Amino acid sequence: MPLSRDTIAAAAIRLADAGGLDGLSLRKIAKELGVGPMRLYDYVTNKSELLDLMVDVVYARIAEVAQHAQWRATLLAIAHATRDAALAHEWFADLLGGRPHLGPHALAVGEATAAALSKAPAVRDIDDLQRAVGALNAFLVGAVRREVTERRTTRSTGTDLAAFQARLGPYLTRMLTTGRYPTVARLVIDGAHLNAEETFHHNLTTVLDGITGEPRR
Amino acid sequence: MPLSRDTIAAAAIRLADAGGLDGLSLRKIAKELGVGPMRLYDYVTNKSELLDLMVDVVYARIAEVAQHAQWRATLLAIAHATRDAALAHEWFADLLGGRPHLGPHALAVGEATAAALSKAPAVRDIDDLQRAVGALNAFLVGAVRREVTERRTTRSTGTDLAAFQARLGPYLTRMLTTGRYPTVARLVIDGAHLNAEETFHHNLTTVLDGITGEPRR
DNA sequence: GTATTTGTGGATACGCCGTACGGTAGTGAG
DNA sequence: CTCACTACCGTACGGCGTATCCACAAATAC
Repeated sequence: MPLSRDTIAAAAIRLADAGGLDGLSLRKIAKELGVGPMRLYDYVTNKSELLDLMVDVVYARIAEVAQHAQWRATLLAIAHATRDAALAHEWFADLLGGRPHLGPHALAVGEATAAALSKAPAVRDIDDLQRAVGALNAFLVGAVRREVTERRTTRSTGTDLAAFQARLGPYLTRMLTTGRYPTVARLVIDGAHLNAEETFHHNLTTVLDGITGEPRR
Repeated sequence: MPLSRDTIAAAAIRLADAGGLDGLSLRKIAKELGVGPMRLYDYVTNKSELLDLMVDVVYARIAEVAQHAQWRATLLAIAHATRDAALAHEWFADLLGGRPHLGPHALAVGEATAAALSKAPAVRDIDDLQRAVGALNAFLVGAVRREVTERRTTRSTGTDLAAFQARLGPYLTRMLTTGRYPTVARLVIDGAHLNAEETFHHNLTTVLDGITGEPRR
């Protein structure tokens, strides 16, 4: 097996998909590729660079769906592809936004996003554009991060109703019965069954409407 | 020095403020407190629990400003306090959204946020409320995360104009001169001088207007 | 042909990490 | 006095990222 940045990144992605970033180490990647750990340093400077490389591989997939005739369709496609990518590779959500993403595919997605936003009615100059890009990306980073966290929590505590009760745990039950958090209690008891994709889409639409100056459609 | 969860958390916060989460270890905390590392386990189950504790200490500060007569003023105060906290403790931005935050102070901030949002015109039922809470928190998590990342990048590359050019680095300069990323190039060259706080406030207002159904003021 | 240089790769080591485990000393109760 | 409990430390384990050195094979020079 010839070693390359691509094969290293692919092995790293397989391992991270299986065990999260905590389960990812250079030794494990090297073992999966049948080489010694120090071999990897011929191709990546350090672990941090490898993580950046993995992120850019995921951005390549997002970039594939980033071209649409309408600017709004482009933005929706990018946003949904970002969420899909994060759900397929949860480690991506852990890394997203935590470092500048400057790989070629990340730049391509950034370009597609910015170009689409520059066509929106409320984006009149470069300052408007920078704010709009910032707001959309802030929402995306936060939304996928929180959704992945929620999935992990659900996975570790179960998803059916009995497990849902057990999920509250003695601590949280106790806290919620103090009466100090009535709205949160209502949300937890009554609000736990919204469809995640619909929620994402609804909130994305709301945010988009606001930053682009185009009403809800 | 009597040991307690509070003293451990305070020492941990000092260390994390100084060296980030990478500079934080149980051995270092123990050394700072003049005890053996295993002592800490009398007070916290593991490192993860300690990180949760640190987050809740920061939420205590946010909770202090979370009570206002008007629901919108409450939301603005919470949002700005969250940003201020993240800028004062950058490690907070690294942790925010990455785990469920269930400490008493985090619950208090969550309650204040949800209670305020429940009074907004567009929030008519529990599902609306859940979506609104999700959207606002997504924006906050993403915005502070990205802003702290930007600060770190700036800090490591300098902030004056000469350093700004050097900041692009050979790689990024090369990428931007390919002509493949014209909008991004424009943003980088022309758009780099917006005030961070004003940007945050502008985008927060935009997002709030959208999710609460109350126009810009 | 031999000697030297270069390239590839692995082995070993270092300093650090979180945490398991065992032992010791001191204190209080019976 | 003995015993049980508590507080505490030391040692150790398995793992991490990465520095460094060495061995061997292939290529090059003479």
